[in-house]
Amino acid sequence: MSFGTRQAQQGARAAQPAHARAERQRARILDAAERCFIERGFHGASMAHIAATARMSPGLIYRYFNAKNEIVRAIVERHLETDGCPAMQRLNTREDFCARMMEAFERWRRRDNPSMNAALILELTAEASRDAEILEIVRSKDRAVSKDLSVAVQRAAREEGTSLSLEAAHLRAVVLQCLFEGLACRVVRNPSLSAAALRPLLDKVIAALMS
Amino acid sequence: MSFGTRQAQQGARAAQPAHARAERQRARILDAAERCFIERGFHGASMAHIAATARMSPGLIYRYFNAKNEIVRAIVERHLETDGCPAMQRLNTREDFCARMMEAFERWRRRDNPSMNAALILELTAEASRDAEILEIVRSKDRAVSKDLSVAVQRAAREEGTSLSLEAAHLRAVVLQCLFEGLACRVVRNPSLSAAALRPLLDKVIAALMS
Amino acid sequence: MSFGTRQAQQGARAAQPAHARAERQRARILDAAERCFIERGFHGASMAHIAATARMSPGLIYRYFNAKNEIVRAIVERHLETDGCPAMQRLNTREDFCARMMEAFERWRRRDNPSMNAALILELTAEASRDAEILEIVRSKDRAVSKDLSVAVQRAAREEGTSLSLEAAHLRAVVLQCLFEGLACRVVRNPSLSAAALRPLLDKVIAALMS
Amino acid sequence: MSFGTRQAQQGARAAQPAHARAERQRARILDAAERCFIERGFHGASMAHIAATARMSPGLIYRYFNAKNEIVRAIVERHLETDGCPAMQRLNTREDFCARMMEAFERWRRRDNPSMNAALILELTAEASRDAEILEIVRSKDRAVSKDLSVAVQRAAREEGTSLSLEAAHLRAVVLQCLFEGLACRVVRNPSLSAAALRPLLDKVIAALMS
DNA sequence: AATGAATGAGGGTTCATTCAT
DNA sequence: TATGAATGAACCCTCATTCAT
Repeated sequence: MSFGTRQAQQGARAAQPAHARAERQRARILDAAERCFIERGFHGASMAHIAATARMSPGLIYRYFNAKNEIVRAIVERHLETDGCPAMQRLNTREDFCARMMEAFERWRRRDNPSMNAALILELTAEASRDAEILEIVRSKDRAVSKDLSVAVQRAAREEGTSLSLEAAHLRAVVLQCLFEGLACRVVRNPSLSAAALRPLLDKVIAALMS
Repeated sequence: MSFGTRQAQQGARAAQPAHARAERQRARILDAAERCFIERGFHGASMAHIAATARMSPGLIYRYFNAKNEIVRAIVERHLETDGCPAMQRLNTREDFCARMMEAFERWRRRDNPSMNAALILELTAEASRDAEILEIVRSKDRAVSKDLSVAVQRAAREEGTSLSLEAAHLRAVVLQCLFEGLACRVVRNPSLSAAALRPLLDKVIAALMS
Repeated sequence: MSFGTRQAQQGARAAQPAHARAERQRARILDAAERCFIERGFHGASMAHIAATARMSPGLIYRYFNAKNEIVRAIVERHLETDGCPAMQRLNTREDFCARMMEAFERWRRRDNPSMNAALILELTAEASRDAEILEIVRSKDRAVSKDLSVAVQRAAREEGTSLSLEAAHLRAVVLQCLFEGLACRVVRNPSLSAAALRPLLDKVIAALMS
Repeated sequence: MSFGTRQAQQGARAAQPAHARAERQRARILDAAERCFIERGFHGASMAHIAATARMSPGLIYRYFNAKNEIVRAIVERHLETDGCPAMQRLNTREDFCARMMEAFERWRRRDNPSMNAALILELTAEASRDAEILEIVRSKDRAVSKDLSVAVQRAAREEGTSLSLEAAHLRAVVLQCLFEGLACRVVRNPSLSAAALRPLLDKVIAALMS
């Protein structure tokens, strides 16, 4: 992710009889792994734990993933917004940006949405600094998000009466991502932080960014 | 830390002959550990690896630390600005804030200053979501930083001709921390990010924050 | 045990297909552990050694026991006569007591019956003075044995024409246990001790005890 | 020991200026070791612990003992009655035997006399079954005790009006040792055992032995 | 004579991975 | 497809022993 995390995900469910089951099993494993990773971190979560959470045997996992590393990478991939970042494309006004951020913030605070977990974002980013393959996944997603986000910023700026070059918009997108990921850090370090109090300030900052 | 990491640290070096050696050994271990943690993460780095990096036997480490956990905590503690956050107290103008951020950003990019490592900040924060003791260390430092940072924001705002209540300043401090930590994320995810291009934008945002 | 060690034990072997294998593995581990403990003592025997003796990998042991301590305790438990001390209940005459003692003595001398090993009794008793949990196991078995042994003493005494209160019988039981455990010490310290020569004397002592 | 433990020990204290200090250091180490062994067993007590108890550095111990094993052996040696077993030679009547046993029993119960510790006797005996050198020490002491004890039994028997061959007396000595060591077991396993209640019974048994 | 820092082998234990079933 | 028993390398940590001082 970056400024936005995945929301749709499946689509296929009872469709193809061929690899349908395999896909479902993979998803089951990834769901379990995600929960475990959030609870204990990539290294702290054991295959046995993941298997138990997925209610299957450890051996079976290896039919769908060659190694624990692959699960980590798949989780990272899945955790980041997939193909095209439709969420970004739906952002049209300054308020949309702010709303989206606050929404993420709230979900992080509640810690109930495994696919939007703040600690996981941090762990994943830290891991990217060590694992080239993960870095590549993260960066490629970031690039995609950044592209759509830049366009969205252009849109929202125009709405505010400002015209931004794509390059200028891109820089703003970077700052927005900073704010977004910074919030993820804050929410972990200070879970009692008030979203309501923060909102007007964020709105002000974003407005400044658009002008 | 958060919005600032330690910079001074030593001072005593060849002073007391008594515990001097012990202190030096502890530092040697922590230095090695820090490098290893950056390279492989808290859990990925083994005591053997740390020992080898510190050029000592694994057993010796246990003369200075009771357990690996203690090293992690010491690293976290050391990595965060200690007692009173003097760096924050030196921030007086809007430009100071911006300069400090860019400076951190550059040091993160260069990756040559182990005590100012972006990935470590992320890992440490992620770990705080799982280890209560680390969370406490992080939060207590954050509280101290936040206090001094709020006052600094008040100062800088007054300089800009704005008067802020302590509460209002505190909220601004939170946003500044978000930007700061968000930059740490960005620098890991996109090491080629240009500081120079970012600076005017950051200045603008901070200005908005102060007004 | 004390005045008597377990003799029956199994019964189920090829019974339940469910936990049958697990039970067999546990037994295999305990058998190996017992041999190792006899050879090297509780602390001198390493898990690796036990695993090698059981012809399995060290890791596998932990599927059946959570820790080495648990094995020690299981060994202690298994080594002591279980539930009700049926052996004691079969003692009816003075000669039975003497016979039982000599039989134990002989088995100790031969050192071929791991479940009746003199050195293990001593080690186990010494360990009980340091490990509260082991002490509890030992004492609870001792209590059970003592109860049945007291009744047996009453029986045997009546056979000799003496009527003993339960309390009086209990004291005699204690002395019998002393003799029994004292023999275990002797057999270790002086393996060449002649059972045949000892027997008449023991008989005489026991007779005095019953009168 | 066996039927009796050492009581005298020193004699030399400020005598020879030559090896006097060395002897005192050895004694200091052995005193500390004994306490540690009682607390934690031969294997559970570490050299560091012994050194700390002796208030010296671990390194210094190795000036007086080549290895931990040697300390164990020295402790075993010291714990057993030295030179001729004078205690045995002072036993003249049936009552003397009983008194001596009860006295040992009481000291064991109090656990305050490090040189008369029941658990240590057991541990030491168990160790003898594994360490040939310790076995030899134990056996040679046992032989010495047994000799003196046999004579003492003859003496006491004559007092009772019975004449015993040395061989017959020797067998009685063995049984007395069994009772003695058996009491050591009992005292560990059941510390609440009443000495007073046991005494008449022991007296009766010993009387039977002498007749 | 004495210290205690330093070593490194080996301890108990975990866990990613494999494999017979 | 699925299990879960089994492996063994590697983990954290301890401790007998050595050695520079």
